Amino acid sequence: MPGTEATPQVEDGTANAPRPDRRARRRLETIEEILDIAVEVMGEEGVNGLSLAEVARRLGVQPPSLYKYFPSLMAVYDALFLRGQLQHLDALRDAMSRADPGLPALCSGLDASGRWALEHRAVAQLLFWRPVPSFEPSPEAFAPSIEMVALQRAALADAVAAGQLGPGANAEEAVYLVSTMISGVLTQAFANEPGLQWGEGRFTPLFPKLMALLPAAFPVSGGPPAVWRPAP
Amino acid sequence: MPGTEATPQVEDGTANAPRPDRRARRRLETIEEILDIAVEVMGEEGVNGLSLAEVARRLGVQPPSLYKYFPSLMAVYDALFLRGQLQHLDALRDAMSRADPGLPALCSGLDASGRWALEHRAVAQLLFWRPVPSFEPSPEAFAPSIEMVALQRAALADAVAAGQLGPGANAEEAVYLVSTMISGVLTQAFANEPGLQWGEGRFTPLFPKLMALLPAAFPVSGGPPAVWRPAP
DNA sequence: GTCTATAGCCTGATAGAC
DNA sequence: GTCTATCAGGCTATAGAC
Repeated sequence: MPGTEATPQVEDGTANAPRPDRRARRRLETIEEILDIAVEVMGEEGVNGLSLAEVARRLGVQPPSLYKYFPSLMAVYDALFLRGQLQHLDALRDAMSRADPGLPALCSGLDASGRWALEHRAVAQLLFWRPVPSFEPSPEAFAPSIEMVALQRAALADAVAAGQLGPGANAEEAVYLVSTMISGVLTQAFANEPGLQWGEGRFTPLFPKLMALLPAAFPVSGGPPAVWRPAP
Repeated sequence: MPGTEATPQVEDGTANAPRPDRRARRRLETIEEILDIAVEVMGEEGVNGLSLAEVARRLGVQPPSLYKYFPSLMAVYDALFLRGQLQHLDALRDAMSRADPGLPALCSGLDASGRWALEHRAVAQLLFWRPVPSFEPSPEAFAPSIEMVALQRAALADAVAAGQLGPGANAEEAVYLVSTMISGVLTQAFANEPGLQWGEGRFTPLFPKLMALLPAAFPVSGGPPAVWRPAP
């Protein structure tokens, strides 16, 4: 918040003491740089392969210096988690707002979600695959994902209201079904097609086909959909 | 193969030198024990958390002793991968053979596959999620997965022949669609519902519903199914 | 096949000078 | 906020005695 300090100062601040907010900004830039490098390391060594020593090496500082910015390795993971959630939420919301409400918004949003995940593989795995057993995201870092679910649920409700999907899509289950579909596509792409973009390969092109199954999963004309039942 | 040795010996073998095949059997038992402990460790520390030192500790030997059985940590991963593939293939094949050919066999097989994965989470992740970047399975360890795909493809072909699915299910794509569905269910269950069994929770009960969508994905009465098309 | 001993690497984290 | 130095521990893997 500018103007908090009582002593005004010129903008390029060549005074003896740097303006406090300038120092703070510089600090934030360093933090962002640390996180960027951490993402880079995770991409090469795997999400678990992140080490502060490697980050320090690439940043050109000694490992202890990083502890001025993050109190522990887990705090770095948490910051990565939060930043990733916010970025992903932005991508989802933006794509949803550009499409018609209801099913189109849902499909566009998930399409953007999948695209984001493939462009940020390491972070996406940290967010949705939980590959670091000793890391549990803090409630603050986890919060955006609640908003994400709410957006999808609202889009499903719009689709029901618009007659694009049957009333079954209002159930809790519908959100889980949709997230399971996108999750399957991304898992297969990650595991079997490293390096390919969204829309390429054997798996991500399946996403539109899966979305096209939603009306069959939640038929408009009443009556429960058929379910295959496993033998006991 | 018994009888290979020229010198016959009593079965409980208290002679000076143990029978060679007895020694070999004992060695195989030790190898199995090492792999069992490795699975246990992965379950607690994550797939990446496997370390030979920890295995040795639990086995009650010193770490160097393990190198008499496996030349490296990656060789242990590879043995785990192969054993897991074979176990999983057995579960799949067995369940398929107990159901009617075609769609029932496919659904039963995948049901058993999912059940196996949830009962062997750590190994399943090693097989299908590839969480250890530095580990690439050997061709021999990977071979059973080719058989697995062949089984599923054959069941889909049977389903088409029986009129349960349309001809689209004969395409390569159909196997990928099915594997994507099961993969999504398992990913969500692993990440969000540790400790739950197959059939419990929010995600694994979705599997029958997903299978029930296959006839909609590959309709019998010709004509391409609708596809949602992302905006450019 | 088991052990001791050890090389040679890595890590996270802290203390304290500047 | 940076550094040096260091602790305390982990790991894979090898050499060589028994």
